[in-house]
Amino acid sequence: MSGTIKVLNVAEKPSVAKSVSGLLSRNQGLRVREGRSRYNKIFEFNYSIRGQPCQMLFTSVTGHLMELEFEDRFRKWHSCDPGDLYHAPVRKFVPEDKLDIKRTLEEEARRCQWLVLWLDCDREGENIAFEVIEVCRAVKRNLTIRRARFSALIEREIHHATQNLVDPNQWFSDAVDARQEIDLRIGASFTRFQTMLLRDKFVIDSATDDRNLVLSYGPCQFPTLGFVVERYWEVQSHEPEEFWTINCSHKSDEGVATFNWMRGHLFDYTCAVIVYEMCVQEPNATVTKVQHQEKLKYPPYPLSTIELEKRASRYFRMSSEHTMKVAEDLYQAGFISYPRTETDSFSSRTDLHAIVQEQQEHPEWGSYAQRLLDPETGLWRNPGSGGHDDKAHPPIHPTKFSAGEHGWSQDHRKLYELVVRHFLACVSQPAVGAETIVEIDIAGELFSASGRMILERNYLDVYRYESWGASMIPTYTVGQQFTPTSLTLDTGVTRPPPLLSEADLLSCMDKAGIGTDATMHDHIKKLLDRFYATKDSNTRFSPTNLGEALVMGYDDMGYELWKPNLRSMMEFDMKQVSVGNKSKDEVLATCLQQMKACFLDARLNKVKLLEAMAVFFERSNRAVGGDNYTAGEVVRQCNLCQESSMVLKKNREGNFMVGCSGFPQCRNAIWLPGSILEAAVTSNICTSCNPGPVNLIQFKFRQIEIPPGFNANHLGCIGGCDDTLRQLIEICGTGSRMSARGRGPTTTSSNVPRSSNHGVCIHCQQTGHSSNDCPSQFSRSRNSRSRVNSQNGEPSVSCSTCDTPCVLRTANTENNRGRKFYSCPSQECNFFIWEDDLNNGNGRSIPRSTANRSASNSSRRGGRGRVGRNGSRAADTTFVSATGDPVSNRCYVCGDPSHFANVCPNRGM
DNA sequence: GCAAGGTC
Repeated sequence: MSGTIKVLNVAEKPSVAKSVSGLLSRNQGLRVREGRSRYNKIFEFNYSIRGQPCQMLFTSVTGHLMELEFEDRFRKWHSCDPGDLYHAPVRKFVPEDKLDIKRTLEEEARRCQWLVLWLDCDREGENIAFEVIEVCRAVKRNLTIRRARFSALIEREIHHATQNLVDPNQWFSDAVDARQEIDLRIGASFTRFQTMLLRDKFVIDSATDDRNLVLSYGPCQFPTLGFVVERYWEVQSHEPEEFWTINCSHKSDEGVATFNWMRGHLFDYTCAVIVYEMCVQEPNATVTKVQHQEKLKYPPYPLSTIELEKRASRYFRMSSEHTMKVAEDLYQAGFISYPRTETDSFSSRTDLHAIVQEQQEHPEWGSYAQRLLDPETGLWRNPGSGGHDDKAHPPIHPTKFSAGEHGWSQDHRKLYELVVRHFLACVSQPAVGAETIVEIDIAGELFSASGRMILERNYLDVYRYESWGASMIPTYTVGQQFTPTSLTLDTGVTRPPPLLSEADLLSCMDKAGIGTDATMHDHIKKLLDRFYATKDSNTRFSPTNLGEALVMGYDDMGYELWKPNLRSMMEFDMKQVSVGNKSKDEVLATCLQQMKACFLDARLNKVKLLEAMAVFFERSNRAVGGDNYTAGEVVRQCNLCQESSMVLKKNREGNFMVGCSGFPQCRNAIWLPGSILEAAVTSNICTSCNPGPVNLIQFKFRQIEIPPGFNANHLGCIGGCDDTLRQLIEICGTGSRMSARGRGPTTTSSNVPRSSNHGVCIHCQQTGHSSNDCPSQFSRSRNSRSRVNSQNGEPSVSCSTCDTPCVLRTANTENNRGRKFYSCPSQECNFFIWEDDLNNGNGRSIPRSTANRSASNSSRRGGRGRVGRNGSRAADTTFVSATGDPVSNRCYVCGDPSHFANVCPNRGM
């Protein structure tokens, strides 16, 4: 056709390509052919856009076409310091399983003059649109690119969108680019860090093979875990409190009314008894109020994904993940509408009657559908609006009648039934009830009773998952008096809140904006897959030891990395990008800078994570990589094999080395002095060693094992430039050689009492005390006196601080080579004395550094107001002993301890 | 082996 242009149209999913093609072509002259991907067909038809004849080619992608990843040299876990992942280069690429879609787009784009994007009209859709643009433009630079904006797959809407094409929105896409990059960098850095830090140090029994265990961190999965842990702590810290309440009943010819005390309950037994005795002394009841009112119980809003998941969990105990799988099946087979939607209100253009009409033949709910369509019943009501609209999909509703298909599982049947009944309920009148509330006065105390009569069931007839109880009470009139049939003082005990159910968890996530309707169930499943949480048969979640330890560790650092605030802040920034208030680069720079600082700080405080893990798990003796060393942080790229990284490692005896992570293929190793107590890779880079970067290591030496004149704290480099480190290796030997000589770990302290009741201290790896009491964590004042003993003619020196016999050693420094000195073997003492100074009492001790001491727990904890693991109760309530003895005798009206409530002057005011 | 987001 002369003047006809070819237009390539691309939708986000095959179903939309099919629907839009059908609507635009009105199924006239619609042809379909295969693309390179088996799922993404190509539809062809003729159409006219604003008078321009077009040959339309309509195909689709399947969600995102591209992935974001680090460049290859950063992808191996040991290839770099996880802290580097905040600035490591990333690239966007089409993964292997999407290459066939990419080829289809390239082939079709070459033949076309226009590209029209029909991706979903949300931020992710806009980003996918730009992915499609990138692929198509690469093969055809002069493509005219237009965007179709539509909010429902309805004929009029689609025609309107086609005739009113707009430009794609770069801001929307930028917001997603920023989100992707932030998620990747945060997720990968924290995941690598905590996995490498913890996995091999503890026996994590939840996993069958904990060598492959990944302790992932993600900005969505961790807050989800946080919800579970927080509720669990709330339950654990609950202390039951006994309370008292007064119940009253009245039986007449018409039936029984149960009156509830309008004070609810009291925690103070004395007060309750006083009030009760007053009532018993004057038990005559006077009716003070009789109120009749009509009550409506409304049907639910149209069904969104989250509501579907919550209701399937509540009604059928189906997991959200399984619900989505079944819903996807039903959608693919055409029985229900698109199942991933936030929308909970129907467009006024939706033909709701037509949907009901389809269901008229069903043996169970067909007659209800008929009643709905009969105007005389008055049952129809236009559905309410839940106030959410994702502008892309309608609420979930039935799209095809079925009385049950062959091959459907019970769950398919149940879910289809739920979707249909929910839809029918939405377009129904609310249930109507008549409620009566009666209030009485006994000795000045008020009690109330209520009864309900169901007048019209309406939607409840079809929505059998909900009920509305009816209860009858006798007729009362104001002023009527009677004597109660019973008046009792009853006791009860407060109970903790229940563990979070799956529906609760979804609500928490929804409220805090964690995940999307399409991903929330994934985050919940991830908690189970990662062994962070378990779900009981009642769909209630508890954290595992692992999950609780991780949250506890970060919590003890004082970070809210496990709370939803981080995600909320990110979402806020993304919103700013999407409306053009901030640029993508600006948000990326700020957010990543903050997160990197947080990451580095968390790594400095890693002892908190280790401590929290030690609460739940045994220390592991496992060797890593066959070299008996526990892998740690990356120091530099291996200069031997050029492939892997040189990693700081520590063995069971506490000796350090820097070895190639490619061991045993690459055996490059630098053995470090045996006198190292602690070593940690820092983010500081050596300015002189090449090839760089070489990260500096913060060493802490055991003072007694290094000669005088050397500082116990040393920021060193293993790249070859560090003379101090080289001297100490020469003087003290390396950990490997010391071990070979059969030297026991020098951390053994003869003056620290050992007890089998303790585990191994996190700080010093010793038994006999907990990490809280670890002497290595506290500085002490020291004197500089020593005691010299003589035994068997041999001089012996005792430490001035702990009285432990000192060890005679030989210095090997340039200035003091061969000079003998005594030093205390205890790591908590830094005492040493030159042998030739023994007689003049020149013993010295060098003050320990306190730089590495972590901040006080208590100050942080107090400031955060956490629902504590330590237990808490309201300050204004009073405990009553198990025998019921009151512990408070203040007036409950005014609080005055000088009188009881029955004589309180303020009573009745 | 890491995230979260699309989707088959």
